[in-house]
Amino acid sequence: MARTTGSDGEKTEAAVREAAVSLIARLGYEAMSMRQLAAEVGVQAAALYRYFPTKEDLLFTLMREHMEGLIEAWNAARPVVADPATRLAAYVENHIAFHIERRHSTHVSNMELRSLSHDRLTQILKLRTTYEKELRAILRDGAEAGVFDVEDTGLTAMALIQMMTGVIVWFRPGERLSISEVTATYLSMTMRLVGAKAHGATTSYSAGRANDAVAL
Amino acid sequence: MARTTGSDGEKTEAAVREAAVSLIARLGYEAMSMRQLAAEVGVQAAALYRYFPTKEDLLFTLMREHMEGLIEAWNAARPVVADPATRLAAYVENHIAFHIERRHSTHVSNMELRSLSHDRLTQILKLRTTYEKELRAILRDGAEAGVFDVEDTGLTAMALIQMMTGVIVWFRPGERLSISEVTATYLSMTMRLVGAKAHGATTSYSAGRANDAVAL
DNA sequence: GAATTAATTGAACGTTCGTTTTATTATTGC
DNA sequence: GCAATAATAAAACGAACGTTCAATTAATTC
Repeated sequence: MARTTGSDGEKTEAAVREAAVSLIARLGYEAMSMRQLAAEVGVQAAALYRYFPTKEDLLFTLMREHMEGLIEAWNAARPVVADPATRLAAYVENHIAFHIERRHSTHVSNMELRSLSHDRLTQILKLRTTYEKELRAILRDGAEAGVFDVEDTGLTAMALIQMMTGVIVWFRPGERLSISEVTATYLSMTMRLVGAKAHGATTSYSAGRANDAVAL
Repeated sequence: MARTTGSDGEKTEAAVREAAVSLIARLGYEAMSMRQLAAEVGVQAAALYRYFPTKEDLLFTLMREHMEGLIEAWNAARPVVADPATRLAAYVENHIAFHIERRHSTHVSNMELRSLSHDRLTQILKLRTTYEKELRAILRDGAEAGVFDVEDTGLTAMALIQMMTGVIVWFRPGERLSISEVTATYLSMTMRLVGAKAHGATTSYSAGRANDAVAL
């Protein structure tokens, strides 16, 4: 056999990306074989090489686009001029929304870094640093303005990002908590963690919810 | 060739465990080959099968012992009777100390869960839940006693654990911050996050440090 | 010091891996 | 409708994988 009826390069490539993100997130990059991926797409393994020259190229493409998407989402969501607390709230909301929406590619981008070549790892880490610097700047501004109580900007930024990203480990849509409930709780935890002085909009985010256990 | 002079089963097994933790943490379980591990130990691949019947048995053993060690460490460190804030402080200190000390095995236990069979995954998750329940109990007690301000016990516990465990991602001993400085900062962030009412020993943990960027 | 047991090697097994090559068919442009 | 191009299948490549087995030597036991 050869070219199949109705075959379309763009559609196949999109299907490959989608299946790859899902498979790598579930099985891990090393554990996923190209034949497995091809089967998921409904194509022979050789066909994958028309779109991605190597398996690692595929991984790198998925990761780069994830990171670029994250930065773009923040650039679209960031307040132009605002006080640090409002900016921090926007950062938290954007971060959680993006990561819940793109759970699988987040998993891939966070877990499979060690499968990249040195050069490509550097590129991804550069994008990650770009994104994280935004949070550090907010924390620094808030600390300097005296509206945050932050001991160590860098450490606090890392702690917050780990905390927020961790949401994808246990959160499942449609279970006990809605996205907005989770976001609200993380927002109030964040504001307390950075010692935000309660003034106006900031405190309104901490809409209460009852104590309860979280599903694993 | 056959048995080598000075060969000792106990020593070889210990060397295998040590090398395996290090290699799996660096390369990932799937990416590490048994031949690579054997070479690191200075032995042929076949010799490994005297100690671990399969590669997955090796992984499971490393993970189980890590989790059991974590629970044992907490049982040894936990205050018998104490107020929630003191218990929480002990939990945070034990968690960070243990995870910094056992970075590699923490990495393995957190990242390679998907390589376990269903049964073994269940066993590891059970140990994990046992450990996490301790934190939830502390938070619940604190909330009920009115010394913590926690919206959602389960969610807060997950957030705290993610935040604290994340320390192994960026912390390197001997760099900018000492272990005790990191612990102190995380402790004060934790206390603020749970809204601990400042009384006595609790606040003394937040010894100040200057703002600065954290090295990646 | 002979018999037993412990520890390891070296070679091999069948499988699967990522990838390449070649041929073949569908689609597109004129 | 014919040439050019796009998209795929089928088969094969060598390499690497986890694992097994038989042989061999060191250490221990009596």
